[in-house]
Amino acid sequence: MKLSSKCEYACLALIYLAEHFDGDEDDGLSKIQAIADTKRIPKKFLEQILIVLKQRGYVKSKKGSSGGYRLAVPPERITLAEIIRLMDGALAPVESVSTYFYEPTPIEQEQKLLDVFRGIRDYVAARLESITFRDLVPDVSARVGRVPRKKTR
Amino acid sequence: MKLSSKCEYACLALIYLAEHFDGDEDDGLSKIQAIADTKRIPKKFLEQILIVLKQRGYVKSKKGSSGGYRLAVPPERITLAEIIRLMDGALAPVESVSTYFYEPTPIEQEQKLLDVFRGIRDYVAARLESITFRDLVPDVSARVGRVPRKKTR
DNA sequence: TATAACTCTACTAAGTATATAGACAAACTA
DNA sequence: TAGTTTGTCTATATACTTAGTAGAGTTATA
Repeated sequence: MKLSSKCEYACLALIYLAEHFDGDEDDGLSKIQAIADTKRIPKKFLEQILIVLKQRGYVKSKKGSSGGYRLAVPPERITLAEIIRLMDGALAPVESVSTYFYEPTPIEQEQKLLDVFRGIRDYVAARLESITFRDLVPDVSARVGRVPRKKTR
Repeated sequence: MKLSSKCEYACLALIYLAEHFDGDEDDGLSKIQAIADTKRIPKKFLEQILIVLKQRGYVKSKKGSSGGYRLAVPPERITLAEIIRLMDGALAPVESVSTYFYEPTPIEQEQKLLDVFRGIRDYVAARLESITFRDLVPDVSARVGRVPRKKTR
């Protein structure tokens, strides 16, 4: 698995929306422009990414002057694994050991090699499935321009 | 890290040569054609791969009618990690956490995301560095056309 | 009704992956 | 030494993917 820019941008956008997620209110909408500016994502590229995320039910949107985007589900219910699979496909290092994206590849007859890669796939999948976007929101004290109330001694 | 066909072919060729490695003799040369046929690799593509492996000192060659290829070092001294790095570059899922192939990427400001990917990089690198081509040679009893002397009960 | 925002489709430019072609060089062998 | 076999090297081709850009359309609000 190697992340594309598209996938990295998708993660950045979801982190932004997770930072601005405030429970079940229907305001707290974020504009594409704001996400693009803050996370340095090409705006027109981000539009496409958000549409994919919307189709899959991760985000909701509202049109018009006071429109924007918000998460459709709480950030702790979105795992890193599912977003990477959505944008980039298999987590496995070769598709011949992929659970969800299996395809034959040249090494398919090499059992020992396959075992190694299956082990890696299992570790990577378990790790990424355990991380949610709630876990990825930066600590308040780490945000740019913020000064922590108390310093740790 | 996602393996290219080129990298998969390189691994297959090295496994073939490891299977035919017989210590310090200078015969036991394998022809490109034989490797290509056995492992189902396009011959002209394999030529290019072998030249890279030769430049890096993994294999030796001899020209002429009785020529061919052999490993230049024992198979236990070649790790899977170094071959993948040679053919495909970074083992890390994003180059911004790569040790040997660092490059800036969009998620570079997201500490928590970087930590996750660093953990994955560490695991994958440690695992692939621990596997050598000696470990990848198929068991005798598993080879096509071979019948094991004794069956395990 | 003007404007601000999201929606959708199409297009493109550059790069990468996966080879293929063919001339050349070296070594063996009859 | 002529011919054949095998590796070496450079160039080219082609398809696919990536990373965007462009622009017209739709909806909501003021």
